[in-house]
Amino acid sequence: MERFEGTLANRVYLSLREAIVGLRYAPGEVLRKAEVCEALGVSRSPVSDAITRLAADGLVDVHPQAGTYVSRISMAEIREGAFIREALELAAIEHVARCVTDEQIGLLKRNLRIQRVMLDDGDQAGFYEHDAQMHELLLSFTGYRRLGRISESVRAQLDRARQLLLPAPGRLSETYREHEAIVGALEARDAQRARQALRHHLGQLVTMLTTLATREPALFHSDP
Amino acid sequence: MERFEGTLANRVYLSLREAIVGLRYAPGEVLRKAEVCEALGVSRSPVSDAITRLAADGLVDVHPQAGTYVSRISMAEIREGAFIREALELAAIEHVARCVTDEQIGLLKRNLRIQRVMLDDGDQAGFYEHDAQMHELLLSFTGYRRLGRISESVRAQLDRARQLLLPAPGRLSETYREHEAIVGALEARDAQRARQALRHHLGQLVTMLTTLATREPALFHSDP
DNA sequence: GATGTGTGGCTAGCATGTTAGAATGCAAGC
DNA sequence: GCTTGCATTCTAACATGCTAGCCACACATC
Repeated sequence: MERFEGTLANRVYLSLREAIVGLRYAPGEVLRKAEVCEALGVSRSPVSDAITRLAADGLVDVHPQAGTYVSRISMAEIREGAFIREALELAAIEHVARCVTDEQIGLLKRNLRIQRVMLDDGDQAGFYEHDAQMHELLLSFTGYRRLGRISESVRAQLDRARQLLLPAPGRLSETYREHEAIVGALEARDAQRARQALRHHLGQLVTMLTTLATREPALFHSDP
Repeated sequence: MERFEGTLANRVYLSLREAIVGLRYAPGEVLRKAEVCEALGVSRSPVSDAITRLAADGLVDVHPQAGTYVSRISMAEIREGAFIREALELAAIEHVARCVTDEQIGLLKRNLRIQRVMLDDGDQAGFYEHDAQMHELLLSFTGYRRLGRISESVRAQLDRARQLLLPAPGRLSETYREHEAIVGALEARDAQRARQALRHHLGQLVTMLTTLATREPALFHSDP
């Protein structure tokens, strides 16, 4: 937890969030405040604060006077997260395509080159890290900071589900090509093409998760 | 505060939020926790909790160990709020246009009829209330609950700024016609036309606020 | 066996005491 | 006049005690 910065409450939040997204807390598991306090060596105040924020992210469900539970992965929540993310990123890329600078294109291409290295080395974790970074870059180019924050909060659900996806063979290089297409369209300042490329790219994750949900229903919340 | 429901912290949050959006707290004013505690007759815990949430909404700025201030209205924040709202509502209406039911169209038309009454009576507050309700309806038709929550939180900034807009003569009936156009396009299940009508409608507010910012810079945060 | 009831253990929410750090004003030094 | 250092006085952040409501399980009743 020490590697995070800011107030104690914020560090607890980031720490718990990472643990939940990384599935070190199982979906459905009870989150004992006292346990967290002892494990992190802090009192209940910052932990309560963190839990409030996790609840806002939809990562935990608080039952007043009863207990707090790590939320089950819900296909409905995932779809919703994907929908919101798509809405924000499509709007962002349309905006960015109109005013992107050569320097920004340079940043994206640099990121792509790193992705290429990760791909060649088969370093999946590294690849995903730079994948996420690329999407962050795109959002940041709008100059709107809140966009990134909201996107981050809805992506938590998606990231948690993605941990469960075994790496489909060839999917990494496919993803890489999709990223190339997006950057290519941006370089051409072609808003329409950029939108389409991004939409296609974002659609892939939901498709894969849908098949997973039918194969492994246990980890998912039974959606009505 | 008693009219709100839920936990004490939630009621304090709603109460403060309403006061800030309604400009009963001036932008830039310090928000004294002790004062709030006394005024509402509660202890510091729920107030702290509420302030955390207000900070997440961007309605207050917390300076650790120093003080909490009602955020100034920032043209940059407004543009950002408008951008996010537009992104979400455009995605929503495109989705809704494809699967809207006759019953849902009925709800929208009913809302329009009420707007008509408010317009004829010159009841501005009532009109805006049903204006907001119509946008909520549109979002709710997607079935995604989080969409409404996010939209509500970004709209706080816009609503606060709108309090400052004197009612431009004729603007109300213009707004009404824009709403009609949106519902009309939805009834025709024409996603493209619905998008365009909504985009035009949402653009109006930003246009008006931009002119206000140049006329009354005092209330706005000096954006770089 | 099914159903109602109460009881003990647990929890989140709330109140309140404590601590460390930031702004402010004033005075001393340049 | 202008900066610098310090003390005062705020504040948010944190720790901790308390309260009331939920839940599970045992036991009694039908």
